[in-house]
Amino acid sequence: MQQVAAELGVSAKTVSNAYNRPDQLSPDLRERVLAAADRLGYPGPDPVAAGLRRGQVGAIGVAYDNGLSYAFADPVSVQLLTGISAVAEPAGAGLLLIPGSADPRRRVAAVTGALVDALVVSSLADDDPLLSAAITRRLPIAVIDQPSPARLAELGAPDTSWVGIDDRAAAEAVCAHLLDLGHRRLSVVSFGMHREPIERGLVDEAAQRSATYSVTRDRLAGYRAAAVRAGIDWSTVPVFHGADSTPAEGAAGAAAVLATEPRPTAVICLSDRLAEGALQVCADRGLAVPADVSVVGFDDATTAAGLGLTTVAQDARGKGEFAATQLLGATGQRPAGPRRLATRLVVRGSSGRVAPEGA
Amino acid sequence: MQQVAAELGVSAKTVSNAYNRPDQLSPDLRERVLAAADRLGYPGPDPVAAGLRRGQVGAIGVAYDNGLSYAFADPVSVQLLTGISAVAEPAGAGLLLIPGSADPRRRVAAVTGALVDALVVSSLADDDPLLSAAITRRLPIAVIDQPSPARLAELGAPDTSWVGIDDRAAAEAVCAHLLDLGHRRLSVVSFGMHREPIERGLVDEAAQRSATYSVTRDRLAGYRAAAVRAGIDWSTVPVFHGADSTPAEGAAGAAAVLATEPRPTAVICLSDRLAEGALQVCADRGLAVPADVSVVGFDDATTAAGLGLTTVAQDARGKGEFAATQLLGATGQRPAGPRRLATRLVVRGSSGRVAPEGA
DNA sequence: ACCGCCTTCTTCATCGTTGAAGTGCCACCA
DNA sequence: TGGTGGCACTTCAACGATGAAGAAGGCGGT
Repeated sequence: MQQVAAELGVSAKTVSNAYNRPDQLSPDLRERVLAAADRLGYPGPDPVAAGLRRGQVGAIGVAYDNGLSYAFADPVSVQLLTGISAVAEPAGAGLLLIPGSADPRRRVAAVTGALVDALVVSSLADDDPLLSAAITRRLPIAVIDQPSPARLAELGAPDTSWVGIDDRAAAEAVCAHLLDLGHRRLSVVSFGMHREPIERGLVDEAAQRSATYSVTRDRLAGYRAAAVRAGIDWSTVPVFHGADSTPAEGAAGAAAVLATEPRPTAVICLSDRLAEGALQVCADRGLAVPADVSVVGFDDATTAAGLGLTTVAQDARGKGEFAATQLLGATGQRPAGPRRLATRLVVRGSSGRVAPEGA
Repeated sequence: MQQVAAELGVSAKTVSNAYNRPDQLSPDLRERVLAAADRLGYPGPDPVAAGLRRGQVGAIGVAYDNGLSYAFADPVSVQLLTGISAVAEPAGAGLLLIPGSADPRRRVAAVTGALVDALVVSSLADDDPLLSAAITRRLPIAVIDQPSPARLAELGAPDTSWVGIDDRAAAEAVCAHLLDLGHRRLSVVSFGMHREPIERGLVDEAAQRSATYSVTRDRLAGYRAAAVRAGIDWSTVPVFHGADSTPAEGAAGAAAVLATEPRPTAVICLSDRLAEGALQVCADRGLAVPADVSVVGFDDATTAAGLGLTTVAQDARGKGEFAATQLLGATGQRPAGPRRLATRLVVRGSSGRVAPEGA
């Protein structure tokens, strides 16, 4: 820029104005500046330097518990991103997808070093260092789903808004639905309970309660509450715990719980992707759904209707929109209190009355 | 940072080192620096300033023809993003999704102002000012699909790599497949031909040839070449042109071409999403596929197998990976020449032999 | 003829950091 | 005792831009 200015014998500020404030200089001079820039191969004002000087960069960061590849594979997180971008894009804000990593230090470094004006963080475990790193940056933050508002309060993060759902109540509802249909032998297929990958397999109640992913913890608590209220001994309910929310894990989980005796008549999955795998396993083994086994999911992902899956609908896109709105409107405003979006039980063909002979 | 340094009576550089070069100072002092930072509420080195000084920011920009919401809705572009992130993420690079806009000036401004080290641009029309804006920035650029290498050469962009497929050959192949099945009355449902939205409807050959989206142009040319070679008068083939690649446009297009007389026995769609809409229209009208009408798509999107759609498989993820690899490895290297990935005709149930009575 | 005002451009300081090169000190070895 | 080397830290000078405030010149009003 200095060079362009020198070439024409004008000040650097004038060159700057030629790009950013066309009304601040004569059209003629502006033309000459632009021509000189072109001639000298000046690529225009450097956005990084401008960002430094202006104190903002026009981008929102998105930090996700899992890696980016996972984020794109899961329809629900794609909806989240859709919601965020639906708000950010018209405002002219970019979306910086922050790279994940198995190594916590790299995760933290990525958040610490991201050139953004605000952060959306989504689905973190209670003890994820990524969150404290985000808070340390003193940027506006919007949390989606996890960690819970309670945990945020503990960390004392003032500029933080939160949006999610009442996972526990929603889980209770879907479990109550199965109980209404006469199911007594339940089983659960869960996704991750902790950041650190753990041996997959069946887990007892103590482990369930100690999950550091609050969504996992709350949903399990919801299923349990409904079951216990119906007089079911929860310790007899096999709860499988997989690494993440993929059809593959769902299949593994369904295989595990269906192998227990007496065989469960219902498989409750913590997500539709898990349920997808569970349905596959049922199909593979010749178990009729819902005649032999009912399967329910969670999320009402785009795939759920096609699978005929009974599930809990939640507005993932709405979460993203809310989070982004908080951050973009946030200039100076106090963040609103925790916002819980509505959920709705969606009954489809994958859940049915328990077979009479089975009772 | 100055403040933290002053507080401890050390130099600013030492504070910087405490964060970035722990080996450059005694652990003891480092602790004290970090403690003082915490005490004073210093959020750590500002990534923007560091980016300015270092000359790089650790992010790749992604500019897409359509808006972000569209990018997330289309399975093919999600695969593209998956591919890019599969390479960028392990390298610790973020992905900045650059906001689109109907207003070309805003689109250009978004690209000009993006804080990135390199750019992936995808699916732009030949005359999109966004591309020249990107080139002006003199960053490494990787183009996916459009504009064509020929157009890039015209624009004289040296640091530009390109990846795509041979759209024309692939289109010929799928059309030849239909001709082999005995189809003589073809029809085509296309997505956008120009940046500016145009009246949807049937378009003649001159319009087809003048499409400024090279992918559209090439695919149409491919279908046409195969048809003409088989002795079909292309002017009798209804070619519908919609705004974008959505099931809704596909449905509108299929409705339009199926209303022409004599009714086509085959609907060639330029994408699987269009084909999805076309299949829906057939179902709605009681037309059996493929007995009454054959429908073919393009892309082999994740949805194609479920729909039983005959289509052209292309490796969208591979395109993303290639583009990202070029940019990350690119430090100093000449970009490789244009890279065309392989395609493959995938025959499924949606295409079949033309009904004997119809001939 | 003088004043004030607008337009157009300039000056100055500053955003917050980090590479490169430099200083001072101590230890170790011959 | 002098030389060599390494550690721990400092100094200096950018990186490239822009907000705020200021200075020339022209112009209309009284």
